[in-house]
Amino acid sequence: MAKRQDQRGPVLVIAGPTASGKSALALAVAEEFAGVVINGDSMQVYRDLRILTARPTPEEEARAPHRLYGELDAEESCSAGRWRDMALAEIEAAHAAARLPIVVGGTGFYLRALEHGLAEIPEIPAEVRTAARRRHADIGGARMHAELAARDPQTAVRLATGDSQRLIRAWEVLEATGRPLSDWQREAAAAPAPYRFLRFVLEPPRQALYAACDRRLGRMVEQGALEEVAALIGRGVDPAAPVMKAVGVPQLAAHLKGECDLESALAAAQQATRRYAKRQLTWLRTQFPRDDLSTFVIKAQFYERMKPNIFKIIREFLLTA
RNA sequence: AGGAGUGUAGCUCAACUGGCAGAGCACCGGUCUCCAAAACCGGGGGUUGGGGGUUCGAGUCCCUCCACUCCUG
Repeated sequence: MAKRQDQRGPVLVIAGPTASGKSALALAVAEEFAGVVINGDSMQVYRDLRILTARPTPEEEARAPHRLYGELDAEESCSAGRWRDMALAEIEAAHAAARLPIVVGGTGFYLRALEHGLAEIPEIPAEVRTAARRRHADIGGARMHAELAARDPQTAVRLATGDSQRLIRAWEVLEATGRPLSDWQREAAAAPAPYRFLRFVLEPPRQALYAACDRRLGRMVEQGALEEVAALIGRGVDPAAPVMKAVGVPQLAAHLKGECDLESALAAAQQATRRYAKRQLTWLRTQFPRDDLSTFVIKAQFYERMKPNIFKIIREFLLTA
């Protein structure tokens, strides 16, 4: 294997909706190929909710190197850009150690950011971000949208007035940099990651997936998900922090506050999980190339017997490097 | 067994004295350039329990059968 060309190292991506078995697949691959499992999930990066975010157990983590799991405190805010920087560093470290980086996660936006990059926009100071949020709360989406339209029509035109999150983002970039977000996105072009990607997408049948989601959430509650949420609340974590929006947290918190019984909290959390899984499937369906040999779609939950075929594909991929 | 009542979308229910079968939730599809497990945008759905009758026209009125609920015994 002449290591000719542009030193573009291999990166495996394992994607799939929640409860599709992607972590188990990643672990199996890591054991077989001396890999490093790198978390690509926006909620598993936080330390506090091991059970509720379905993070790998300590036993599983002991079987292969795991990175970016439980990396941040609940008080912190991750972001696509922040995660991307961390992930790129882990990929480099894996390559340097002659290990195969395996990025596994269900956050479509993160995976896209990793491969395609993000526009190079300066970091926005926390005060500006807070001010933008306060402004939105004060004047509402419709007026904020109108004001944005006057100063950054190109961004405003593609945002719905109800899309608070992106309105706030456009606003804060404008305030902090004096330039419209659309300018940045056009001129500070995103740089794709310099790797060869091989992707596996788990895409189980809807009914089976939903059943698995429901079952797993019940198990999470049995294993202490309520206690995790109670601890989070007990710590006094900012209710606006990203972790507080993890599926299941608002629902279980409502029960802990006595607003509903456990049964209906569980049902609500299960439903939120199903909706989330559906959105994930949309991401996965539309963002990866599907007509070439760099993406393999598996229309099932992961199970042991599919390992040999997957390993074979990976082996061939590594040989063609 | 007799009496009363209810059957409309997957679920809960609307539809004035016959006049284009509709909402909420669920479900489905999509968007996504730094909080994304977020924040949004959109969509299809029905032999109105079955059969018969009256009527220009029936979810609605009449007959009949079926299912379920309640009451009496």
